[in-house]
Amino acid sequence: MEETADMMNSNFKLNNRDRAVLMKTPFLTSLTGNSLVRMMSTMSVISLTNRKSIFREGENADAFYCVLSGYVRLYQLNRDGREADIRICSPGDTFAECLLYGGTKYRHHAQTAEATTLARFDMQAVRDLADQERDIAKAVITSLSKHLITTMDCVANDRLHTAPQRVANYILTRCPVDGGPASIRLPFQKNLLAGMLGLAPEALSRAFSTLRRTGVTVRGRVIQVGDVQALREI
Amino acid sequence: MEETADMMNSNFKLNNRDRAVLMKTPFLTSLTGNSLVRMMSTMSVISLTNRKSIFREGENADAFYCVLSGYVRLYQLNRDGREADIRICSPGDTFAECLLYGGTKYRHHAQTAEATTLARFDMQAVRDLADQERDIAKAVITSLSKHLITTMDCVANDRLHTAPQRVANYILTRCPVDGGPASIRLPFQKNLLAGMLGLAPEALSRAFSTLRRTGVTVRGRVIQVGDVQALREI
DNA sequence: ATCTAAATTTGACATCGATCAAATCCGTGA
DNA sequence: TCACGGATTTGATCGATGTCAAATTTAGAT
Repeated sequence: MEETADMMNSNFKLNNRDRAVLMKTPFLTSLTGNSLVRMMSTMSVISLTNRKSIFREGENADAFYCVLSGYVRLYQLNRDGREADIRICSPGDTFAECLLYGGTKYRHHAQTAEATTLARFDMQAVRDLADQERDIAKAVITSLSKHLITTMDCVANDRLHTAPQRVANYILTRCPVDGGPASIRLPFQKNLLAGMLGLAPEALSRAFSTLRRTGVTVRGRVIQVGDVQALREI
Repeated sequence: MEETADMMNSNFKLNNRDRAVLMKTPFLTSLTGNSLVRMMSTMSVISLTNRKSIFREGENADAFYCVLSGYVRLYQLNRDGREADIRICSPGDTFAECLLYGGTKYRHHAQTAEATTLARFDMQAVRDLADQERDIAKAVITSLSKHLITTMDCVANDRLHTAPQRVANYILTRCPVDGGPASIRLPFQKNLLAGMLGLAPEALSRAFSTLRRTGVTVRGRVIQVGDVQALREI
């Protein structure tokens, strides 16, 4: 059995960190005993290098995924062929699970945005399980609920806030709650952050430089905040 | 027992149209027998006049709703106190159901945008039912899935299309599929359509006048399309 | 049919963010 | 440590949309 460096499909090579993320997934975290075993048996683990397609818009949806490590970009093409990110999935995020009961075709393109490990769940197998096992149905509900809430937040964020406000919000979600200075490190390229916030990369860059006036310093992936409280006022 | 004209709360006065909408709700459409009865018993019907608050951001979420007739506006306030619509709910739409398993507080304001009849479901009662009855859990899943998909479409639409394109898309979803001329009537004020599409009312108006070049004529709530096919090319 | 208030449109701006190109920075591998 | 290539920033510009005010239209009530 031969595997390329680009794609490995195995249930065995799960490192500890990936395993921990997997077990905290809404799909697995509340399961025990038999349900957990059955759910795990519908799953396989996939590792991909950067910029590999996971699925394409319009394809038959026969699996959904959880990100264990790395990042996944969900995007669509506009009329001119330009890509617009709909969602950036981080470790712990699930995507395409809404097609369990919502449709049969993928609705956008999915591609890795880094070397990425995914848990792949067979759509039909999980459908069958959810029909049988109460706690699995509940896990599906919890996952969908959380996903829906973050997606509605995304709409609200897009419609309500300017670019600097969105960036400030993002920084604040990663900062200690008290008011003083803080320093955080982006876990990914600015490219991806731009996609999360619905901005072009240049707009993100300009938003950062607007925030300099509010005491935000950016060097590479490191963001220093002079006064967390001041950032809230933006 | 006295009722004001502004709010009537009763299970009895459901006209035929409202009843038909109610039974097609994802929450009820797939239920039969005992499940249907139990679900109905957690429900009450509420009628409100225009511009009445249903709930406010931050309040305790003890119910979710289905729109039977009329429209509901979900919105948030930005820092300047300006309202931005997050979602416009039409007859058949459910809102706040993501809080069944996703949180305990309402995340935005909800207010009627017309005289409106709602089905009100007690949150805790439905939670208990979903834990007991398989088909109710499934109904919840279906509802959440569909809602999640439309919300992701909303993000995509916002990020991918210009104002005239969004308006064209909206018109096309209400037009016969073949290519010729067509005429539709908006079921609500343009105000609401603007909110659905994430536009200021003035921007909607300008989008319509842009579409005049493509053979779209607007008089009041009536929209005439010269060539449906041409509209797709926008 | 007429009147009135509300909704919509239009005009004039101001702003924001996208786009393209060029310069610079950063991280990685040798 | 150095050099390279990709990522990011910056500059210049443009187009799209929000905003406010005024004109006009529409819908509902009398």
